[in-house]
Amino acid sequence: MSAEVWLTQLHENGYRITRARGAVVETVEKSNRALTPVEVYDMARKKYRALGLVTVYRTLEKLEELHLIQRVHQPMGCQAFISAGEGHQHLLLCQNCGQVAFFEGDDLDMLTKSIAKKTGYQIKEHWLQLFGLCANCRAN
Amino acid sequence: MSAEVWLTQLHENGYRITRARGAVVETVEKSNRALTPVEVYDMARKKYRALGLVTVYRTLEKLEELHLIQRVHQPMGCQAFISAGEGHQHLLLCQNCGQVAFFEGDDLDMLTKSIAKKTGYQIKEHWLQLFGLCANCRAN
DNA sequence: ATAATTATTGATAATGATTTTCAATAAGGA
DNA sequence: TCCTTATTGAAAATCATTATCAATAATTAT
Repeated sequence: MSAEVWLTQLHENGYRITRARGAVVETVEKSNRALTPVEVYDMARKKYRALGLVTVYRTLEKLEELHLIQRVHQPMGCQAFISAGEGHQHLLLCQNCGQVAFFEGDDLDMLTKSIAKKTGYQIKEHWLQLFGLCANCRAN
Repeated sequence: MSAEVWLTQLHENGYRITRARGAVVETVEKSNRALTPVEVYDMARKKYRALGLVTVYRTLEKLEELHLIQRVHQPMGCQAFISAGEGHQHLLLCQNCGQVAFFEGDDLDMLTKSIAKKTGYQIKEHWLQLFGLCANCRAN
């Protein structure tokens, strides 16, 4: 996935390609940690000074709608976004530097079946997120 | 756990017991679904009309600090609270009525070890949350 | 009990985040 | 190149949360 692919996706869904969107897309797509709207604004304005914060919000909204980005939930807040993993993926966040790694292959079938039986709930989906220290932050 | 226990906990930690706190505690402790500050405010004011919204925020803050309640993360927002499970528990939320069930016994050791190996991260904690339909909402 | 101390209160104002409004602009199909 | 219309940024509006402050009420000391 590259910034171009994201812009193409936007275009194919009837949205226009603009400098403002280009700057936002490039910023978010490149980042390996979750960014808040204001962080995106500050970073993207280095590429396109005239960018407005409102446009950042609007662009993030559309990217989320197209599942190109996803919201990241953290103890300190839930307003940050990162590029979405492809398929069924979960996040692993570094508690020190914020770097995000994706992983898949969580098999929770046993668990969900057991919980369903115990609680009477029909289980539809799950959220799993891991926190820790990335290799880099572990080292120092 | 009852409202009285929560108030005792507050008292033992140097906080005073007041009508305002009584109303908030009783409301949150009784609820089987997560409540936002405003929801708590509306409900608790039926017990104590003079209650102010600001006091709700302040009381929730203290209850969270004492681990009597916990914040619930949901797709629609992350400002709701529910009484905390005891020990290591996870949440199961009904997507229809919002009812919350707790469960424990999630053994993610295998998974986390495997992810740690693959990613190089040292894994410190995990968030797991299930969504589905409670027995009641399934029925109708 | 009573008085003295001090945390707590609710109202108001301030802040911060997000959304709406709107006229000017620019994208992209004709 | 023109024309239509989505998109833009600025400003204002809204919504959630936090800080301020004088009045009050809970606890402690008497």
